[in-house]
Amino acid sequence: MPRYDPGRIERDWQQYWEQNRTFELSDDDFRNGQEDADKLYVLDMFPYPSGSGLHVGHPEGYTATDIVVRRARMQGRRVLHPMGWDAFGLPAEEHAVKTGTHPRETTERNIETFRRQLKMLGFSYDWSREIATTDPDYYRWTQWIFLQIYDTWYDSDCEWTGPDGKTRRGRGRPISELPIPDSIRAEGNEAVRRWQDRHRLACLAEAPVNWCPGLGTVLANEEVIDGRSERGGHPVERIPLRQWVLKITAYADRLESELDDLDWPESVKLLQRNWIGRSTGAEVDFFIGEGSFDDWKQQRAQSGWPDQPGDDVLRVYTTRPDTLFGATYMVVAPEHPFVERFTTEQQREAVQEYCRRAALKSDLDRTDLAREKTGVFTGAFAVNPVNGRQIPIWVADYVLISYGTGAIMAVPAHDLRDFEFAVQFDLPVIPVVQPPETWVPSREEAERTICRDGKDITPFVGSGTAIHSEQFDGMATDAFRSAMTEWLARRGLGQPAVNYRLRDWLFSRQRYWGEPFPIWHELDEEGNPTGLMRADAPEDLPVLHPHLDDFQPTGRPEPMLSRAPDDWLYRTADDGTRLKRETNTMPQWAGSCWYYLRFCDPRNSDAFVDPEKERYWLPVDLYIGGAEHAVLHLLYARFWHKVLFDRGFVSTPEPFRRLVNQGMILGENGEKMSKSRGNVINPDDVVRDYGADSLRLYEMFMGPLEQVKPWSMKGVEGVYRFLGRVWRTIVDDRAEEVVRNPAVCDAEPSEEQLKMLHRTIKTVSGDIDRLSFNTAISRMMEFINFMSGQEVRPVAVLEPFVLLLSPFAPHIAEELWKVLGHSRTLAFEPWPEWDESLLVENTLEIPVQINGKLRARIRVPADADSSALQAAAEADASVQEHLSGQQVVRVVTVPGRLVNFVVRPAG
RNA sequence: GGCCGAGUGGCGAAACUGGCAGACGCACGGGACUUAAAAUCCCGGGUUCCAGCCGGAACGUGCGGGUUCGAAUCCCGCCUCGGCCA
Repeated sequence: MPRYDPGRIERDWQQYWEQNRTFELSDDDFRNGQEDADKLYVLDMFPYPSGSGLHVGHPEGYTATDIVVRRARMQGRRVLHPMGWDAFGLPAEEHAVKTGTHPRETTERNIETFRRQLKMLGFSYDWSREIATTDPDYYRWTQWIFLQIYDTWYDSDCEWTGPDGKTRRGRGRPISELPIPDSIRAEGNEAVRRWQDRHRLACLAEAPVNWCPGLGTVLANEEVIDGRSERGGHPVERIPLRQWVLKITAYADRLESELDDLDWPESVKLLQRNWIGRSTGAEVDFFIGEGSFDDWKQQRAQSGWPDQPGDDVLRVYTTRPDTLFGATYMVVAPEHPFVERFTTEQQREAVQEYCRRAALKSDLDRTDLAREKTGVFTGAFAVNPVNGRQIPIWVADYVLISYGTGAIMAVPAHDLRDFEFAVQFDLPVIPVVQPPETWVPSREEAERTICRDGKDITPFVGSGTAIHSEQFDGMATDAFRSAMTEWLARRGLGQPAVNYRLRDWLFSRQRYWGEPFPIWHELDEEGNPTGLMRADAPEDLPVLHPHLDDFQPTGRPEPMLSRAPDDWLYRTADDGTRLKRETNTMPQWAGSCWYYLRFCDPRNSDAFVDPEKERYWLPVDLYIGGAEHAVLHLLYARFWHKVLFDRGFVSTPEPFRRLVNQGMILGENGEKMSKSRGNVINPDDVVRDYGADSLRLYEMFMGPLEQVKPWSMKGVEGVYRFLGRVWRTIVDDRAEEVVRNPAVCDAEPSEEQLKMLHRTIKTVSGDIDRLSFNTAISRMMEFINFMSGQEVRPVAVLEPFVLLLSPFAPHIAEELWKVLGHSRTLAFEPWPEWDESLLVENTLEIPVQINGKLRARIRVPADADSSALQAAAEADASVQEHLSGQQVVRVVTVPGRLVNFVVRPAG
């Protein structure tokens, strides 16, 4: 009867852990542990509980973290290892549209399935800390944090020293500390409020947004791929709309520079850096006013550079101020506010038509290098500030309103897009950078070469020497860049500027199943919004969802919540002002931006987290999840964390110290798992046939954690056989009861057995440290291959082995621990230590090479020095044979490693 | 097109710092146990060539070069695949 029976063992032990609350941390544990800093916070990226249940990809990262924390507990560390649900999101709402089931109901059912499946795998989460982003007790604090962001402005000049001891420039500060210019104050209270609202990190902005009729919502740029929604692939249109925006760009600099200290994969850091896309250059004003250019210039020289450009200039951002002399035309984005004003009468119709059509295209379409350039002349001209030359202003959609100032100076000779445009519309090309002599045109440069007036013209985008640039001729590009910026700044014509590819974060969605905003809009007597807002008081949170009967999208870009009953939508403030609730909801990212903080103190009803607990547990020591979150989730969470840091709510500048991405698991055919490919592996089936321990062990044995790897059922069978072998090594499988195998006894271990054990302890310990679980498992297999062949199997050798196995396959390990005579869980048994002295070998087998080719192996004392090694090698018969007739030119000996004779034919 | 990562037996992989390539597992072949099968246990496998056997030789980590006494590992160029960005 006692064959290895994972079904029975796993049920028993999961029950034991649950009943004994083995992995729960109480507040007492926290108080007692506070003195010793030996905490470990290991976090999995919490899942979105989809309707299809757990995927075999989920347990990969979860098993890895479970191994780390089970091992850490055995080393006496205080471990925080929680699990929860990222439960807001579209699918539950789409389900509601189809079936009328309330999203909360769907969500709760899905969570139940996920929870059951995770418990079935024996992960040692502290389930008493479980949270879901959809719990009112949770999103109460999501709303609260939003209010903190709303209450914050970014003072980019503030220099300060944080609790981490580092001095920074730039800090999020309470809006009440925002300086109000006298001119604004003079206009009265309402003007002051509008001024503040403009400076909040969370504010409303009119912006072209990605409206997706299919999903009935507006999407972030990141959620639009090739003009279609990332989810569902519905077409996306661009329309202007008033939306909540979080000013993540204020933190762009810190989000980039503070990546340096993180123990993250370089590839992820690089991805974030590219996403932030910091570039340096200059802002330059081109005169477009009515009066004289010289007068304007003179006036600028006195007044200096104005923060806000007036109506008489077109402000551009350029990364190449050194090419100003080569600017032959200007381009403004179709959405640029000046277009209407400076377009001449003759051009008006053409320009309007062009702008209308551009509005329908996505940014991607517009900036595609391969696409033919389009544009229309506005009829207007600007004056180049460096030489007073008049150059035409065009409208073209390859310039985006959202990048820089929405206008550029075009230097066709040194920019590929400008060059193409100039060719297309026959605009002049003036080279102002002489390429170095070694320059060979890149493919991109070469393929754009055209022939004009009998001469070949090739664009050049690199660095070189200035030409046709008057007094600057001969300067190297890099030096010229800063010289020109300085020249402009001195005259009030330009100033150094930093630009980011990162855009502010479009933070509102028009759906039902997301966090409602804790914001009210003031209404005037006619019931129209005045543009002024009021925040809910913290004690009024959470703002719960209104009851809705119908989840059908309206097909208009109007939030679902605007259909809420009036008593939810309207209220009269104490001062008599009529108020209407904000009806947008927050995007799914909101809840996942701070869940790692809530896990420290999940039931706190007075604060989002107790500061003492936050200080103890943060930062997360190890964070494991999929690479698909390398940019968005991790950037958003870091941003929120930094706002909370600036406002003194958290003590660390960064939330996640070490990050590891697990690799995707492919189907057995090597393709991505998907229902349509029919290659999905269901963890329930695997557990039914082989048990959770086999599933866990196989997922770790497949290959390196971070690597993409295909599934193999045969491989699962392999580790299942291994566990069966472990079982039979310790348990008598022919007895009626679960009892020790007769070979298991209390005898003194042999030297060989000890050596084998200690080598296993050492390598498995090291492998867990390096998250190299596949090799750890092969070491344990080697141990069992050896031990199962031993007629005498001392308990003193088997017990430490069972402990080594326990983080990987906890159920069978607990059962074997019991068979070996223990009554309590092994979860807190001390992790085995190895004795280095048992591992030193007296003699070693050393390879002997001749000209780098292996010719013999010799056995030598482990401490043999170079000369002893050489002597031993020369004494070897086969070495002698190979050396005969050869002249030894050199002998390389590395003690403990090898001997290499470098020879050449004698004579 | 740019950036990042990868390419090792029939397959998943190992080789941590440049030092015996292929540990461990799968699949496969042979044997033991069995009436038979499953399960289990033992043994064998990089390729090619020489050898009756013992054994030995050459080649071998995507391809081509280089550095080095010595390269899967470092450098240059190329090819293929995957990811991200455009």
